[in-house]
Amino acid sequence: MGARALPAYAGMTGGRGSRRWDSGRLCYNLEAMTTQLLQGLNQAQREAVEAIDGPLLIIAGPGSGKTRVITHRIAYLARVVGISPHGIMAATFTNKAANEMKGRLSRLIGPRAEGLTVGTFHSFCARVLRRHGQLVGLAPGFGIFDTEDQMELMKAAMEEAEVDHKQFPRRSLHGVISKAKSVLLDAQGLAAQQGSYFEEVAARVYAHYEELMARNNGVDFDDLLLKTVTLFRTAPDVARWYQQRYIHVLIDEFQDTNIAQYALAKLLAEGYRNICVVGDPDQSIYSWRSADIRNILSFREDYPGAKVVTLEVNYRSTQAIIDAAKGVIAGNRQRLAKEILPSRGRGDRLVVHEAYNEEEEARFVVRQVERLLEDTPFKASDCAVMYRVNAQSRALEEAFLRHALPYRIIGGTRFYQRAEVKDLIAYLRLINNPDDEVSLLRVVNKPSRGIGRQSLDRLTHEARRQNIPLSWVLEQVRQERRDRLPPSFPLSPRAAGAVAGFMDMISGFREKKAGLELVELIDLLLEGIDYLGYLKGGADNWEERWENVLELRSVAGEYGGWDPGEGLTAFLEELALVADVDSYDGTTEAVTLITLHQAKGLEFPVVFITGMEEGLLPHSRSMDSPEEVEEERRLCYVGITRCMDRLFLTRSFKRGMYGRSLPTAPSRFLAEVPPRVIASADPVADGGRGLSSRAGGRARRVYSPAAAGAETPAADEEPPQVVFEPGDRVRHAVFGKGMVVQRAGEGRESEVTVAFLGDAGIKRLLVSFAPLQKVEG
DNA sequence: CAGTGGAGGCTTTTT
DNA sequence: GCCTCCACTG
Repeated sequence: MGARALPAYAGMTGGRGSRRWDSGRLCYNLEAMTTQLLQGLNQAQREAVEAIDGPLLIIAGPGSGKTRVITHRIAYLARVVGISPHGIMAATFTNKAANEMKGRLSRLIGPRAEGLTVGTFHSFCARVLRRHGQLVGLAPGFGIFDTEDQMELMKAAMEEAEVDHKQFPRRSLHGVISKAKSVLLDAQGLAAQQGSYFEEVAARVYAHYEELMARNNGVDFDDLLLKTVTLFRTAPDVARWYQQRYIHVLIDEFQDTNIAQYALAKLLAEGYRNICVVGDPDQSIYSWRSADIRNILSFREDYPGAKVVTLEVNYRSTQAIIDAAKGVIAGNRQRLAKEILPSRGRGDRLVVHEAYNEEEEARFVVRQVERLLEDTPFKASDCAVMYRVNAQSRALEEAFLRHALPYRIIGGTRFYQRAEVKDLIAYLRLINNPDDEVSLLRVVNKPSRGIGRQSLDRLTHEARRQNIPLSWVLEQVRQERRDRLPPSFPLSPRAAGAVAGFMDMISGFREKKAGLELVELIDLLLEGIDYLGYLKGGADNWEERWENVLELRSVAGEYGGWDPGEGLTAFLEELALVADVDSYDGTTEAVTLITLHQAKGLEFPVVFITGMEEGLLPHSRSMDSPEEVEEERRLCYVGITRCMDRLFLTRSFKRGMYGRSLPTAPSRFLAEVPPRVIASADPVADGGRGLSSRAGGRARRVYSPAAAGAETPAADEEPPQVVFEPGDRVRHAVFGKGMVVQRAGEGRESEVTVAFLGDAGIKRLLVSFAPLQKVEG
């Protein structure tokens, strides 16, 4: 990334043309090595690299060369201080960040980088639990349950706890459980808390949920952390082994860690107390996932003598962009002021565009990209379009398609969540983990085998009666066959035959898997269940679905080198823990469409932030809590600070939600951008429709009150009674063009709330007095 | 047992 | 407006 980096920055990253690692020449020359690693670092960065003894807190502002500091610090530890890479652990926020770090480190220290432990907390925990999971009640081959599976278990847990799913949405209940786990509370712990009635109910469900999870031999994301902490606390010898191994522990994106993650890091660092955490409180955007900014405070309490280094120089963005970011973040009250020192030129001012609807907003983005590609050296891959919610990507995608501009979407409808992909994964999981009832129930009648709901209900009932896992009951059916089953067995002979056949097939796969490559197993499976035939008989887009299946198959192909049995486990683990951002490589020549959350840690020369509206950014769900609004503001700050050179902020007058299209008001964050860094707003740039269709060439002047006034009919002493409705486009003699957001009262007595395009913002006007008229859309 | 149709929910953000 | 869940019919 950063194809158009400025010279200063190119020097900083040492990216292009930087010399390659050369063991022969450098490894015996310590001085040269030291120089190489510290070269080009500023004073604070150098301090952060060289502070190798004891706890260290690095506060790293956006674009301050944080990644470079971390990698150089690790390289310094390994090559200058002489710490074995085997003794260094670094936790990152995403797998992608981990891979990137590994890549940079192998350039810095060569093949020894292989010895480093670099990964997300979740993947680290998964690995630990694969080794020692038995100590916390996990059988080998335990599965990692994704959100969808978790919801299935919640459904069952709520039934068992006799909790009404209409009164208590399972997502919210699960949220409470997840939150409890993130602060290391088990079901009893949650129940013991003097919480709300809702939490009381959640605690009851929690107990059943855990029981079900255990019966399935599964863990959810929170369990990975919780169980690893439990393991370290209950098996001191295991903990000690890791504590002695890790001489240095490093945590990136510390502001987005939760209590469990911090507890884990603390445990790991207990041996040497060399713990280095890197973060920026202003970029904390995951509190909804239980990230806890208090970790930074705890760190200073837990390690009183900790050295603190602050990285303040921004090497990424132009001054105009930094000014905008500072203006926005200054709106937060709960915040420690921090400098951001610009190091680049003033740069172009930002463009604020206000469109009439999503389609036009998208069209504006596409047009601007096209223009940049024509008139500037920027490439498509230099551009990113960011938004608050995934749903916003749709209009954008359509516009990109229509204009044949290449784009790549990060996230959205996730590949691994497609039904056909999940079906196949469920089969593989069931083969790998016989206790996985969620997967069993998903595939037992897919394709249709005549094992319907009634039969399954009876079998589930039977499992409960005998108090054994469902899979054992099915196994009984298979072993005994229909003729030898007791007559009391609650299953029709036909269904019993079908169940036996299904179980025969699955156990056949289990026997064969040890001798097969993963891909061979998948092929055998697809053939055995005739999945292609099933797809063809189902939806009309079967070709697309089959492509997805083949795509998954090709991912599995990368596990060719593995020991067959372990390959399957590793494959399933990766599927559970990879995010779609992880696949972003930045080399494809396409514009990136991405949520603001996922954009964290990335940078682009050109950035569009779309949907700058109240209700979207800040999101309506966060608007009644000041803390949450502050998090939204940080999210906006993260978006702005991703940008190196050209920043566009767009909003739309009307926004479709739940199928309805409703008028919107401009985001409060727009008003926090200092006006001096905004270029004259460009509301209906080239060919925008709507207003300009009638206003013609005057479109560019809508922002000038004088011009708008000139367009107002001169002598309208008694205007006919006009009824204004929300959504109507209007023109005001002074404030210019806008849209009615709300109306109170009737006729001439009525008062309307109008959102104006220009600086006027939102105004409440009396219809009888205001020089207001309707404009055709 | 499977397929259809109506009702109701739902959208933050993700490991 | 789209998806999921549930009830009812073939």
